[in-house]
Amino acid sequence: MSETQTGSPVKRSPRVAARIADNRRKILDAARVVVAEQGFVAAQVAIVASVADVATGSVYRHFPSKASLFSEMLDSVCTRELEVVRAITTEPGRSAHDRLGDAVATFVERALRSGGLAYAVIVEPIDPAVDQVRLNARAGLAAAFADLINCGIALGELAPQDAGVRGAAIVGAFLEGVVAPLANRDQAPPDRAAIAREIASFCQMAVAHTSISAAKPVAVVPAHALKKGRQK
Amino acid sequence: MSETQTGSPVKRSPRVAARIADNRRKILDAARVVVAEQGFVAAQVAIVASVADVATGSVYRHFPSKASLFSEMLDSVCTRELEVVRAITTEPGRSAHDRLGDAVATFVERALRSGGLAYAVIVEPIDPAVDQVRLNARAGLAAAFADLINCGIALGELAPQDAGVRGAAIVGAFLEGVVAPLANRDQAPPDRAAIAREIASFCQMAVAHTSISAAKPVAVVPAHALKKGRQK
DNA sequence: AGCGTTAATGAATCATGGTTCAGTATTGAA
DNA sequence: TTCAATACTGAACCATGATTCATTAACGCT
Repeated sequence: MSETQTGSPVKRSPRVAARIADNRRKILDAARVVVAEQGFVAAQVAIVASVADVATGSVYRHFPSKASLFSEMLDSVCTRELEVVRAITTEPGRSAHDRLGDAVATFVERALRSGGLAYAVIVEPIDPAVDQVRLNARAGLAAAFADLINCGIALGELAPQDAGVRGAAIVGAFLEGVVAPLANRDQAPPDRAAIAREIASFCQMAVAHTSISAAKPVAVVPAHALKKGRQK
Repeated sequence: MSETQTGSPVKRSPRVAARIADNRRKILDAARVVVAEQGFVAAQVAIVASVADVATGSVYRHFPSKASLFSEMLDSVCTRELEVVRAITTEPGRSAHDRLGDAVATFVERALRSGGLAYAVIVEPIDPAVDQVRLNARAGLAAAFADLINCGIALGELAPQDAGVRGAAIVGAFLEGVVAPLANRDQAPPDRAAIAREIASFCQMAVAHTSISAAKPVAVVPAHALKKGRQK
């Protein structure tokens, strides 16, 4: 309770705070750059520190652990993309069909352009703790598309369907669509726009009004009816 | 050059070979069981060995490294599933539409039934060396569906489309469809058949004859046109 | 300038878990 | 039964890379 007479020689930091914040950002940026260029395999604390031009130990002044550093980095990347997607899927005055196509195509274009980062973020193996962020991000994307589908259904624009499942399927479809071209980095960089269009069309058709055959329910072949198939 | 007089007292193994082979299988099985029950996080050599009822060191009599053990295990699991899928997608005398639906639904059902194993195999982080197997498996599945799509196109049954991209998208769609329900293992186990049907229908529609609107090409929103979006 | 406080440094420490290997048990033939 | 060869064992070894911490530098104030 009693105030210390000494009058706290240095309560806090006027511009020191800026330097600290700056270092923190430098570290986060370095983490992103390292992952984008070398992948998560090379993402060692010491390497990130050296890229950020700070000492190894300094990293721990800003982040309690390696996992938390990369979690935050990953989260910020994913959050930004989710915002971009949400901005499109909720744009008023447009058909669900169009918004779906734009959102998917935009995501794919951006991801393909980002190169290594998208690949690492989407599929590269990481620490399970960090992986949780990835899972959440996927769930967030799936929710965004589920909402969009529900909106389309409500407007009578899309056929009734399980929006949750199809939202997830859409996310899987375009993520895999992004990863596949990125996986073989040897080939000539494929036409981004063409791929984006193709995947967007894929997703649009997948939730469209079922004016085609799809009426006949799909027959599920039980595993034991197959030659070799022996599940479990 | 000179043959040793001793005449090799024990050239090889009559039934010892059987025991060896048996141990090898036990180890592979144990690896699968451990991964299915605890995930790749818990997949330590010592644990697998103890589950297989052999000493830690014995594992290295059969596999040169941990990575090779898990690669082989993963490969055998994936290969089996790919065979099941291929068997359906190449079944003669059926429409591409039906084969696609069956293949997807069957895969999803089997995966959902397998529980933890499918989850681990599809998304859990692993050693990059092992991860390669996963990548190959995905590529194999994508190729199977691409072939099927091309077949459908040739028969005039499906609209012309980029079979490579859409094959990959199909794989992504149903893998994500499988993972999403498996991710939150707390919920009541969802209706496998319903999910399988939904995802199968999703994939069928996504490659169907574009009798709907899809004619109007999708507009791609450039990143810079977005509020905050700043790619890179 | 001198002093107390906080930030930064990076070499040393520690934990984890894969891999090895000296010792033991098993095998099959003589 | 004995012997040589091979398989099996599991505790010790080692490599990797995250984390710590004693030391030093920078800061703000009087």
